[in-house]
Amino acid sequence: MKDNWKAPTVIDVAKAADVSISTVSRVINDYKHIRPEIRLRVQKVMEQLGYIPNRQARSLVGSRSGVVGLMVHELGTEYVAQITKGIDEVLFENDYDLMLYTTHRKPEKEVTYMRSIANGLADGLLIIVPSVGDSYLEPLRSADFPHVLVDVDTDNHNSWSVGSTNWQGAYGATNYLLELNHRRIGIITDQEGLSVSERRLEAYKAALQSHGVKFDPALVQRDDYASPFTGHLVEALLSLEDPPTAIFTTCDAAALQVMETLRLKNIRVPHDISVVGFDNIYQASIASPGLTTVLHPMYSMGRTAAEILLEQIKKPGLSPKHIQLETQLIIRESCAARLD
Amino acid sequence: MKDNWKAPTVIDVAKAADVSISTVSRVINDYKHIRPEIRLRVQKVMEQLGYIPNRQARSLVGSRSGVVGLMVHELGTEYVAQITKGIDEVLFENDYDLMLYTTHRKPEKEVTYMRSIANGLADGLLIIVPSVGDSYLEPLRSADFPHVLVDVDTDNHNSWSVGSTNWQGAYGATNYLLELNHRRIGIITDQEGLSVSERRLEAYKAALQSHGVKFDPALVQRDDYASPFTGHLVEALLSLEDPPTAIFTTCDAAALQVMETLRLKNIRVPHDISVVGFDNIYQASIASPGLTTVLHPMYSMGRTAAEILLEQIKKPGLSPKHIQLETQLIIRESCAARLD
DNA sequence: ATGAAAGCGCTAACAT
DNA sequence: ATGTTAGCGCTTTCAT
Repeated sequence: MKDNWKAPTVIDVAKAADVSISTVSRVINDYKHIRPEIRLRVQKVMEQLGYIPNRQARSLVGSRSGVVGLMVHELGTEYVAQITKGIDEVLFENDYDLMLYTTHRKPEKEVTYMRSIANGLADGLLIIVPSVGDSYLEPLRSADFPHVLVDVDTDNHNSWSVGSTNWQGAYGATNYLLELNHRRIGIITDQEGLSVSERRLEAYKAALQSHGVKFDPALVQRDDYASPFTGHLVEALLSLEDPPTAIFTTCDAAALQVMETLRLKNIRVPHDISVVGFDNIYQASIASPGLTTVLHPMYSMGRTAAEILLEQIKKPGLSPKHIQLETQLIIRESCAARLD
Repeated sequence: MKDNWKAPTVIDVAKAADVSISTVSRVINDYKHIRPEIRLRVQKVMEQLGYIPNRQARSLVGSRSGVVGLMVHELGTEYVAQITKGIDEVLFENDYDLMLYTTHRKPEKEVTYMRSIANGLADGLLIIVPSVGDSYLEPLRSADFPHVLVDVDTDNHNSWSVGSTNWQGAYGATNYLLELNHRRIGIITDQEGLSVSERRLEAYKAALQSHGVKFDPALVQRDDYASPFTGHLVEALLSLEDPPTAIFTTCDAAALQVMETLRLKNIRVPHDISVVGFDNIYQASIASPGLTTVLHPMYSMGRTAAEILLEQIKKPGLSPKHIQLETQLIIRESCAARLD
């Protein structure tokens, strides 16, 4: 790469403004005790020269890098996209750049990345990974490196995290179905061990119990929401001797598939069977019938996570908290009352 | 951030391996003329110490930063997600990191970013922006900074770019409709001035002409695909004195909306009206009826763009080319023959 | 309030 | 084939 125009440095600015480079640095970093006239002069010169601080140099000396890392398990879902959007906006507002890292990568690389990040490559790390191992987090924690977990539902972590009221959301959804007189409610949920899914399943059970309905393990089907594929699960549910009259699918993308499967089988929603989802992605609203679902505040979680992270970067040492955002039942047309 | 464990540097490695730091540097950078035993020894020490090269330091001295920038106009669409996925994979395979930059930002910031990027913050830049102004690109070009435009359809640029055969795709789609005996074919397309959309509109006209059908400007509706909202456009089309029997919507997200609008009006697809989309996003396949559309190779474009960029970084000075990937008509159930 | 100088981790001449 | 050294652009003591 030929470089005809060399970017101006602090030295160039210092010369042009007839001050020392330390003064320039102070102006850049908003140091208080500078003669206003000097500050102004330097700023004007920076403007004229088109001076832009070199991020690499800054972070090399151990100051802020102006970069935040984002670790994601998968690109391409609306779920991730919405969270990312929230994050991106906050970062923009605060003049931070985003470094994206996907975990389809090999485990050894993961560790390398964590180290690079904690090493000044970034000032903080946001993590959207359904099941973050503590081994991952350990390096970050022991270095007191600012990081926040997005969309987890547990606060026994020694890390900051933001999530949503999964329990209340799932309880509300199940309850809604129960009040519609459904008694056999199938549930399709994610792999075991994910805090978020476990919480939803618990709430489902609790709601059943509150209505005196006995929990039937046969009504529980597990999917892998990393790549939802619910066809056979619906089959399994339908082929029970006492099949469900409603299916609660704890993920809209999967719920939409469930609706499609039912449609292909000429089973009408909501006439023959009711369906409830979780997330409230855009497609849920334009599906036909509109999918009744639980609003999962993905965008807000993204924003909140970023805000918390920036807060941490500013004042390190705050003790970790888990922040919960509200979920909300969105009623559309995919559910009907069961007639006796 | 307290830092109990300081990351090892070249100096630490040099000491432990009893060589000079230049030797260590040479090992890191795969320099040829090193005694194999020494190389091995150094590598072993790096392993033991958990040494990771500091990116900031590297790029500061003007060597590769190991980072590629990605400039995107909007997050959150499957279109962008698919392209990004392709990019991310190639970058991963080649050990590059991704820096994300969205252009909802203020224009002045845009320039700053371009400068930072071209200044060593990254080794190259990928651009997914439907309408990139030449003024943007000028700084990159004059600095001979590696960059490639993703999904543009014009090669009069002085930049590398990858796109797809929009013309052929749109021609094929229109032709398909014509052979189904449709003569009044509405087209909903993006804002004027976007190379991609213009090409599709041209092809639409060409196909009509090849079948001896006169082009009617009243059948052309413009949307803004940044946030598709087609309801009123469909209305406009339907209220023509001689309304279309088919609608070609050059974007699946918009086409899906068109289908929904028609459904709400109790107009059956494809019985009453045929619909064709463009992109072949996932939702097109599970929609009901399945949306006939033109496959737009988003993922492949992402991959190709990243590959080209890396190529450029490796051997600078290659003269810019425009690379075209194939589109393909995907026939599903949203179209039917018009009966006389 | 401002300047001088050291040094962050690394690479690239320039020796040898 | 390997070592020495000078910076890259910036922040940060330490002086003054």
